[in-house]
Amino acid sequence: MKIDPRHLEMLFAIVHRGGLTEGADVLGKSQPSVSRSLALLETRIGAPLFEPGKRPLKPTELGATLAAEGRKVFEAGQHATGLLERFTTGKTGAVRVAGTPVFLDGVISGMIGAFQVEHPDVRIDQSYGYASDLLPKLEDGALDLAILPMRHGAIPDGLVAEQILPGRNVIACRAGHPLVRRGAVKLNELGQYPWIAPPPDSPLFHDLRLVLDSVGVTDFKVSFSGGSLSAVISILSGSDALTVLPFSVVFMMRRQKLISALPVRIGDPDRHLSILHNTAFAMRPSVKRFAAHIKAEFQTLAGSIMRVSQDQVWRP
Amino acid sequence: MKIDPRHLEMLFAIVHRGGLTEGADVLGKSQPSVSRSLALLETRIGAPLFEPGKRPLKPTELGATLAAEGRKVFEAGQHATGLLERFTTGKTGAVRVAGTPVFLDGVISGMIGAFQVEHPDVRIDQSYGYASDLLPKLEDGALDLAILPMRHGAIPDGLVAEQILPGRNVIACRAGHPLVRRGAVKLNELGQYPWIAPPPDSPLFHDLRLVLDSVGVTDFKVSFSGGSLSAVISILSGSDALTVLPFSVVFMMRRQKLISALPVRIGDPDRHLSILHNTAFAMRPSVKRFAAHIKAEFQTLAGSIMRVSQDQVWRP
DNA sequence: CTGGCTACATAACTTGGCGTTATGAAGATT
DNA sequence: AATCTTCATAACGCCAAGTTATGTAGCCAG
Repeated sequence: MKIDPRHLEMLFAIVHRGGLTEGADVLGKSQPSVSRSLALLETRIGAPLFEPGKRPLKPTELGATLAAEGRKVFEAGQHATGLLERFTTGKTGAVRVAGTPVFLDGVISGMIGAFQVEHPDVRIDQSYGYASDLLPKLEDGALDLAILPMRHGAIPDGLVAEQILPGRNVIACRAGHPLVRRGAVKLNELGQYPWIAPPPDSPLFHDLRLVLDSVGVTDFKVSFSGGSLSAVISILSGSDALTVLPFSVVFMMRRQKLISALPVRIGDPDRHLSILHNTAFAMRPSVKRFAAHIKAEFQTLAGSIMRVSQDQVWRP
Repeated sequence: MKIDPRHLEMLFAIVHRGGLTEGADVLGKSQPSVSRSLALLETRIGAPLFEPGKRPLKPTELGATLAAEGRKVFEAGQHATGLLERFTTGKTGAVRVAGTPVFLDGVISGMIGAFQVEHPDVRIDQSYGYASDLLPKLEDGALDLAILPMRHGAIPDGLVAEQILPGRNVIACRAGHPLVRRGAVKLNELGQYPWIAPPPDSPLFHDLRLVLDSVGVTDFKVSFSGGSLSAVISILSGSDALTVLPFSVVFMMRRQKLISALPVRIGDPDRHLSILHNTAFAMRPSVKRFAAHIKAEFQTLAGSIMRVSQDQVWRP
């Protein structure tokens, strides 16, 4: 005979609390409801679960045995509601986030670390990619969030993008690079140094081309290409090579004093760093929390950049 | 938020079996029912439990987590139905049985032992008492069964008694008692030997008085009184004392060759050994099984007695 | 690519059980 | 014996889960 797990749970509550009335308000029900359900259960199984005509209520052997099973049901329910609560408040769950390698490694990884400290049970599934890869993934729900430099007009239908940092690139070089020491840099000098190029399909590569075009450098040496941010940084810091990097990335690394930005104003890119998600899929609480965290971090980052930018060293 | 344990169970079934249809027939329900319940649960908790638009069905992280709790509910339910099945078939439970010390120790204890071998999970709560104690206990449900020598007319309302052995007493003595050797025993010789008296409130004491009256012995020596059966037996076997015992008790001990019955016909008591229970309380399955066992054992015992009684030695 | 198969979703309807409040009865307590 | 507490019963509304019938969408084969 199949027993309704709710009945087991109810039986446990009654036995545990020693009475129908107490059991009822543990379960958040009225006493008559519990009384009738109990009576129904007893007739259904054809045996009394409590000694009849006794007060305080005392379970029969069968009643006590089944109540023990009821405890398991009750505890499973408790556990489940706990898990659900943690999930709905975003304290647990998973976030699938992707973005361009340079921003992810240079800026966002630190923010993810801070988030993980606060939310150790939220799993971050991070991956790398550019808009061409990531937008389809967002569209079919394979990804929760993408963090990409986007043009405002280039947002596909169904996706929504929030700008989290204005696009601004700088020419990066090692700290103590010959071009940094001098007050002004002549644009034609830039062509004399080797350049490190980002992967050809990356927005940064596009930006790099624009920069070099704008300063009239058409012929430049590419000494290194396609590496990760950390590779770029180590090449950069060990040579006189130049490259284009988001200002925010150079800014985040200012403490290490490995790299610096040339005091040259270059055209700002028309792409602005944005966080994207698909409106067709409701953001899970954990995703919401994560997104909020990232936005807040960028807010403070933008503030820091503003403040420090007043400084001479950082004004290009 | 409170989750219905049935929903957890259902979720487990679906995840475990990998589909709504399979899950549904595990639960013994139709597929649409499960589908709708699942949809209800998902809207209730506000998050998908399965990846949408995927086949084969794949649970989300939350779905899998909650399904794990569902497994506990499911298993508790399985366990409970198993316990219930064992209970309803009488393979487990308790039996509260009481009776007169002499019958219980002399005849029934062996039967209980045999029952326990077959039903190790049935707990036998055995106690001693006479009708005056036990009938009230039966009446208020403190006892499931009583095994007592009863007059047919003396059954209280609400109780029902089934005779399991006709009343028949013998005069017991040690094996090799001087009175046994001779073919006939003169009644007046009986007064010469010391007598062991059962407790004064016991039916056997009453029978003893009747016997002695019937053989014209009005003045008799009581050498021992009030002991348990084993005490009576050990006194009896170590002396020439006499006492009145149920024939069945002497019969059961025939193998030990400690005691014997005098070849004297004494009046049969008007009480017959009966098994009593209260019709107001439905017999639990375990009690039913036990009662059936006892009745069957007495049936074979009565048969054995009949057969052996043809024998010279046992014909009084 | 286009059927066809299979499995899930939806619709429409019925019903059983659980929720409520009001009130009666029975044990326990003094 | 009176009272208080607690459980049982009654009457009624309603939700959820059950049913069958049918639509629709993934997945696979030809």
